Order: sequence, then C-alpha cells, then structure tokens
Amino acid sequence: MASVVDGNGGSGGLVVTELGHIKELVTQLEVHLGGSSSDLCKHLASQISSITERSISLLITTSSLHGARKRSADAIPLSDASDAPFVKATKKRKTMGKKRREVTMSSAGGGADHPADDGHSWRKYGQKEILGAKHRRAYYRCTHRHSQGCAATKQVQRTDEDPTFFEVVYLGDHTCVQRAAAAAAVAAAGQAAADAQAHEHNDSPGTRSLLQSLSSSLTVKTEGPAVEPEQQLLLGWDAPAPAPFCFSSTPVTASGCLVPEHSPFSAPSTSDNWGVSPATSDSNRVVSFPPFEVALYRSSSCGDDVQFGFEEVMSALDRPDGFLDDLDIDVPSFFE
DNA sequence: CATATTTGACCGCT
DNA sequence: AGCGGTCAAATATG
Repeated sequence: MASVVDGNGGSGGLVVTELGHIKELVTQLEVHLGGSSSDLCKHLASQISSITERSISLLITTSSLHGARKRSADAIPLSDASDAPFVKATKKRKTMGKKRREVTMSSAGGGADHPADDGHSWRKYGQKEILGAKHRRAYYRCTHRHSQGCAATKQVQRTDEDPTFFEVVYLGDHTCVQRAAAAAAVAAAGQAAADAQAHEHNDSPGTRSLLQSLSSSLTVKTEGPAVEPEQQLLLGWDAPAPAPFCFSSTPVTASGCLVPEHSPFSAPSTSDNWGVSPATSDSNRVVSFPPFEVALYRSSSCGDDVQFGFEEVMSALDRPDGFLDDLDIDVPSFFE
C-alpha cells in the first residue's frame, strides 16, 4: 500500500495515527449501522479497509527496513518501496541523519522517462546502474543548492515490476524558498483547467499532459499497478476528505485529486475544518488542504508558504524532529 | 553565454 | 573488492 516511509523512525507514529483513524471510523460506522444511510456505511467501511491496508503495508515496509537493512540486493521487499540502503556518508557532506522519504509514483503523463513534477526544481547530477535492479537510478539535487545552500536531494528509479512507476526517494529537507515553482504549478493547473473548461472537448496533448502530470504528481503509489482512487489518499489524510489537493477552480476529476467545479471543497462534512490558502493572486484559484497534518506537521522547511506542492505536503506529513518519538514503536516486536 | 545533462572517475563504506 | 553516491569535465540545450 502506501509506500511512504519516514526514515527517522516515524513509521510507528504514522501507524499509530492510522490506527487512530481506523478507530474513529469504526466508531462512526457503529453509529450509522442501524441508520438509514447504507451508502455512508459503505463509504466508511471502505475507508477502514483502505487505511488498514496502509497500516499493514507500513508495518511490512518498516519491518523490512529493520530486518534487512544491510544491502539492497538480497532485501527484496514486498512493496517495491524499500530497496535502497540508507544513504551513506560520502565525500563532502554527511548525508546520514538526513530525512528520508520514499514515494512511488506514476510517470508524468504518458509514460515519460521521469516521474511527474513534484513542484521543486531538481538538477540531475548522476546516475548509476544498481545491482539487482532492472533500471538505473538517477540522482538529483535541488537546483538552489548553490544559490541557497539547499541540501535536498532525491533519487529516482523505475520500479522493476512496473516500469511506468518510479520510486522516488527524497533525502533532506528543502531549505530553499521555492514558491515560484509551486505557484507556477498551481497557476498552470488552474489555467489548464480553465482551458479545458473553455473548450469542452479539449484534447490538446499539452493540456492533457499537464493535467496528467499534475494528477499523477499527487498520487502516492500504493500496492499494485492498478490503484483505486480510494487508495490514493496520502497517508493520514482525514477520512472523508476525498483528495489531498483541491483546486477550487479545477472542475476536472482526475484520480480523485481534483474537485467538482462549484463546490470549493469537495469534502462533504469536514470541509469547514480545512485550511484555505488565500494567496494565489488570482482569487479564483485557491489551494485548500485538510487541517490535520498540515496544520500539525507543516514544518520549517519552506517557511511561511501558503501553497503546497507535492513535496511540501509530503514534508508536512513528516513530524518535526523528535515529535512523536515517544510513540515510536518497535514494529517487528509489535507484530509478534 | 548561462544553465542543464551526461558520463566516467573518484570516494567512502561494508 | 564491490557497491552506491557524488564530483566534475565534456557535452547538449536554449
């Protein structure tokens, strides 16, 4: 399932969070069981199922990290998300202790040779054949490494199982101010959506790939090649919220990431909890986000930004250092 | 010309 | 010694 791994041992915390969600959902389900809305019950049930799967997967992934942390070649994980060893210290900078986050995502629209844009600008600095892997791994660093000393890097590698998916490992936090890119992405998405709306049967490849790119950039790959929209929720997003990102001016429904047109927020019942960023210059385009993780974990990395690229949100899902460490559990022993 | 990518060499770790 | 990660010169791109 959701292959998002926090290398600082936050998985236990995530699992706890997920289990909390499950409990909450079960409670709701109980309330509605005798009631009128069988649809609601179905919805809740599928939420529970989906979150449970995520939790299980988290546990599996984590235990494979714990148990087979030596070399990647012999540690073929159940999910394809953890085949890389921990980043090792090399020449210049110690990378040990960097935050590590793994995401599996589909290729940018139409099977490009790179995953969808994540809102940051990256500069490739190397690639390597990796033992035991079918595809080479590419290494990227933040474009602003020199100008702003941003130490964020990422590694991108096609998965063995499905070459249209990429495993992306993010290392370190962005310390750069990267608002332009995110704003551009949002604006572009809004523009593309506006275009699509204007010409109803717009099939222009440019627009399509832009939208595809956007939507796939917002998808955390879960278990298999075929991903249910229900399962594409990012870890920890609150239950009834259908999508991690909502662009109020984008009427396109793609992969459950974008919302129906007239409702600014598609979350039916909890939308009033959502934080709303007021800040795109165009008042028509508003980025909204569920309050929970973003409010709680939105950390330091990019300052006071009001918009969230994919990376920002993934970052927001991370706990600040030390936070919830007390809740960290020894997953393998927890399982036994 | 500035900036990005490619690619073999290099380095540190196991 | 082998591997993965990075450097940096050469090359490509705009």
